[in-house]
Amino acid sequence: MPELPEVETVTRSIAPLVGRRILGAEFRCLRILRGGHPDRMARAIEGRKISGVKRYGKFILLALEGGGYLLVHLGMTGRLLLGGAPGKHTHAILTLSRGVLLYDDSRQFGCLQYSRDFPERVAKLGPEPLEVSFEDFAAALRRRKTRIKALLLNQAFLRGIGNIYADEALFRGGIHPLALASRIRGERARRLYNAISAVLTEAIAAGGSSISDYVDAEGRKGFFQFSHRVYQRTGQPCVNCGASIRRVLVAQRSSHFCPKCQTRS
DNA sequence: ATCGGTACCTGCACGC
DNA sequence: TGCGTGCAGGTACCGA
Repeated sequence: MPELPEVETVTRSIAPLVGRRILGAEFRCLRILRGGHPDRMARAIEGRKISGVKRYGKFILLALEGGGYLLVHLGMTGRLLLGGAPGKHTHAILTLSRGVLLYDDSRQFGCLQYSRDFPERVAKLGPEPLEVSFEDFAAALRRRKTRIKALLLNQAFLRGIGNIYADEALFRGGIHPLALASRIRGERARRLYNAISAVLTEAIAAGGSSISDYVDAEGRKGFFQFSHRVYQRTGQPCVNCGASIRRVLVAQRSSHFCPKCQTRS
């Protein structure tokens, strides 16, 4: 489900958690703790007040008063829900001084992690796509030999772009997903940079894309899926030229593009 | 140091 | 109805 716009939407929807205290924590699934011990993790966060909620790429970081962080990654199907009844795939239940926070994740690709210091996994991410300068972006492109689609998915390059927004940004920028990153320069680099900003900004304003079951912490769906121009539109006409949208695998991920509007060089 | 491929999990849509 | 297949917003890890 969740790329930068969806995680941003979820993060905003749990902003009211700031100031509340974690009274109890129950972890039901070992896999999503990534080797962490459920009881030790519960003890580390119980009794602590949440002092901040912030997004870094696709991660959500809950800062705890007195130091320490609860790191959340939603993987493909993770959800943070304020209230509601625990279900079949509810893996964590945080009882708060007001309300309850559930972590739900059918595919279990997400994770919850406690960290005493600022987490290494977050520190090594690339810059935010909406904050990076064009000069830094263009310089980083030039250094990479890989295909642009694979690079956009690489969180060490930019943090937060996933399969939907990579495809949508490449379409708007007129760049083929198999184009070599190092060969995207000048005006093409500028177009891609602007396309990334526009797509992410519009998607955040729309509350993200709800493809199957994504909702924010209040259960609200996003509606940017209605604005997708190529993602999962294989065989449908391009909104610009009418050509049939094609699908190709890049780095093992489906990539949707217009064969006429998007060029390799 | 960078890569591409694979594994990890569940659920759904599809064709037979 | 059921079964097999392929696909799905994610990252981590492996060997080349």
